[in-house]
Amino acid sequence: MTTKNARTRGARADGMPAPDAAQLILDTAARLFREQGYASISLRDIAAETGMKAASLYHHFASKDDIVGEVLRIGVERVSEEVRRSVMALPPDADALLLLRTAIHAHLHALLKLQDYTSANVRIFGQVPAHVREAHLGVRDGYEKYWTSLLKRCAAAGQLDPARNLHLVRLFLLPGLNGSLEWFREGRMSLRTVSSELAELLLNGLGVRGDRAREAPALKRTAG
Amino acid sequence: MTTKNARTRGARADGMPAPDAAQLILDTAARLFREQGYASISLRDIAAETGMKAASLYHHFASKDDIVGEVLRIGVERVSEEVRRSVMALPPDADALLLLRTAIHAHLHALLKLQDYTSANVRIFGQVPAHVREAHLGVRDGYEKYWTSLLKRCAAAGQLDPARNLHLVRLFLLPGLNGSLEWFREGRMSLRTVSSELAELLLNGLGVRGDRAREAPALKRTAG
DNA sequence: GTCTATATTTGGATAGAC
DNA sequence: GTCTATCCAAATATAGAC
Repeated sequence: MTTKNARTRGARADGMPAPDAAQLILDTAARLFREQGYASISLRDIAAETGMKAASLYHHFASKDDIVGEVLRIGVERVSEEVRRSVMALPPDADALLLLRTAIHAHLHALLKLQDYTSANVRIFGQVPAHVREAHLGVRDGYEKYWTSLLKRCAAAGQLDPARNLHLVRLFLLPGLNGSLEWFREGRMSLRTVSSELAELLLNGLGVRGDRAREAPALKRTAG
Repeated sequence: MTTKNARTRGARADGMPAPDAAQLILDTAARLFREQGYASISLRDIAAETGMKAASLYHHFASKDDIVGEVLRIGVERVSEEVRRSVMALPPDADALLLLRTAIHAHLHALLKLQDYTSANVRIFGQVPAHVREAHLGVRDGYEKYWTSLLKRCAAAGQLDPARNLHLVRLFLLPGLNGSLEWFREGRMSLRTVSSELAELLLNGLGVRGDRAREAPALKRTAG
């Protein structure tokens, strides 16, 4: 897929030196993809924004697919690092609510505040050519498996209802979080408030606690 | 936006007569958009699939934007009708779990089984040109408001925790449901099982019921 | 109402000078 | 390592015959 050594870039930690040209190209591409999606951004756009010409990009990357593949990969890498680091900083006996709140906050923080790469990933994943998307699935898979392991850790502490299907929960949860890209705006609710509310919703549900609203009659009346 | 009378099409009920050319074009476009996304489908593709040539489409629609705008509109219309009809068929005293399960099932049913339009909407909404997306926002808005009203109906019956932010719940819920487009496959779990599980998750939460896991200490240790 | 032919634009990619 | 110039393919859209 890649002819250059682009695979090693973008894994830097925090305060970093002046980026080389390839790094600048990726940063610019990620920002533009986040802002405007995949299809409407041309190599000419990316080049112009970096102060170069389109042909020059080919010295650093083999193709547009190569660039977007890198942006996708780095996006997952960044959110994954953020969530794992935050969870690892918790005490080993952290309860389910603290775990969920921390992981949700870290995911949203990476998505909404930290970097263009993560939000670009969420935004353009469904837009890139099929073979790029398929090549990227393995990278996503690792992150999704991590979330399932997180939920299992909560369950192992005996704090989750064993009736819940944790696989299904994860499938529902991540798109729900990623949807925040469409509606979160600075100023109204803080990210920490949103994270807390969502963690409580996930753990405690929408219903009143106590012994009402437990069971309901079988669903017979609604047509298929 | 539209120069033809396309706005009146696509609102048909159930068993319908042979579709006219414009209807066939829309049906074909919706199916192709659902299968392959927006950017990779050209007017030539749509025309070829209907047995026509690209130029002929312009007799029925003013532009590609016109076609895709119609597909988006019909998609929301269909899912909205499905959910409203299902909920209206419930007894007036239906409890929160039955309401949520019914609405979730109807939404997923429209998305995954019923029509190409709804899934095309979810799939390509983020891919269409900005002005098409913005023109469509008003249509989506009506459906989203309906969901908020549904949640309020549950709350009015005293079955929801008043601490929950219903607006936030809706923002989280709908993308969570729409994500099923990426993972739901026939055969494993039935749609009804998925709907039930998600409704119970939403109402009762992930945690054990009973008086454990209620409160947790404030979040102080995790870095921002 | 559908066709052929074509105008026009745009984007990815390459060749080769500097 | 970046540039200018250009190729080639594909897409929307239009003109006008039938």
